[in-house]
Amino acid sequence: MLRMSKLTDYGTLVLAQLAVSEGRLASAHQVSVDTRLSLPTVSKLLKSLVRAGLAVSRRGARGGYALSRPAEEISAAEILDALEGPVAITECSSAPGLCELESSCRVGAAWQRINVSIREALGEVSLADLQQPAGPNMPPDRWKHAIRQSVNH
Amino acid sequence: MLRMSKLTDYGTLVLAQLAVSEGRLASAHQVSVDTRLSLPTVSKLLKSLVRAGLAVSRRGARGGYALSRPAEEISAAEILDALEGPVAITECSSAPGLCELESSCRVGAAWQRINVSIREALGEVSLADLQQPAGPNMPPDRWKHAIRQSVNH
DNA sequence: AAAAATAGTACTAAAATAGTCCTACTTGTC
DNA sequence: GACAAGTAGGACTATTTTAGTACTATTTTT
Repeated sequence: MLRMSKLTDYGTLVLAQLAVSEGRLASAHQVSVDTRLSLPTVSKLLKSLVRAGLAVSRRGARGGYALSRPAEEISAAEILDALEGPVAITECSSAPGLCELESSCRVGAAWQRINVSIREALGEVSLADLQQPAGPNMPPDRWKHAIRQSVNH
Repeated sequence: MLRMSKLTDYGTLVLAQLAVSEGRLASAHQVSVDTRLSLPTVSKLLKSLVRAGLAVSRRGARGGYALSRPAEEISAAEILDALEGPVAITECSSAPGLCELESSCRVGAAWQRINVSIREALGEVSLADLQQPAGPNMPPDRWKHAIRQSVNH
């Protein structure tokens, strides 16, 4: 139903990999090998992530990438924003005036509210949470709780 | 970020219109006029909605469409399922074996859990809720509460 | 100076989406 | 029984988005 793009999915893998090699810089090539994603794709993603402020880079020989902050402080919402842009759930809601039905249309506002709730919920889920291996006890109580808190704010 | 297709957005408008003319049958043409969407598009949407069980139809002269149930009993999740199919948030998760990274990839499961939570939350939001006009007091406490309940189940 | 890396951008190909049209079937009305 | 008003279903086309790649410039270390 609500879908995110492949690139965003890959981007999460890339970030997760950076999280694993914390401290050290990892080259795009290294990340490519570790994630088994193609180098051009990894490279493209890393550039976007740097621009979005989720990763930092160092150029030149022995350069590479690292997370800009601890994995606990990077939220799922930020990852989506970085890789998909702050797109709204419906087209209408991205800018006023686009939709001729605006005045007569009542459903737009509601979808938008839902969107906000989902975003807030995702804001409480961290990269560290995303990395946790699956198991019978998933999801961790911690983020279940976080989502509830958020939607309720 | 998480986006639904235009068609789904339109579909909500169409359903909302059917809700307004409760009881009576509304022809595709009438719905098209009322929503200002093109007839072929409205027609296509109505067919999908009937197939999904959200609307009922009557053929022939004086035929038309109506909701299959009261608006209160049609959930946002059902609308999305009807018009976008039960697509998962990531491609990997739609079927096992598709993703070669499956064993090494830890993030998939987490996104999937998030997807489930969102779906459950949307299951508690009804078409009637979607129709409520926007205002300073939005969202209605009722569905805020509903979302919270759901994510927490 | 050379090598190893990132930065930025432009381009191409593939896939998903949106939108339209056509033909068949059904039902009510004259 | 014929005709008109409808829906059913599917096929098709155009458009847009997404994915993926390639190329050139810049930076830094050795």
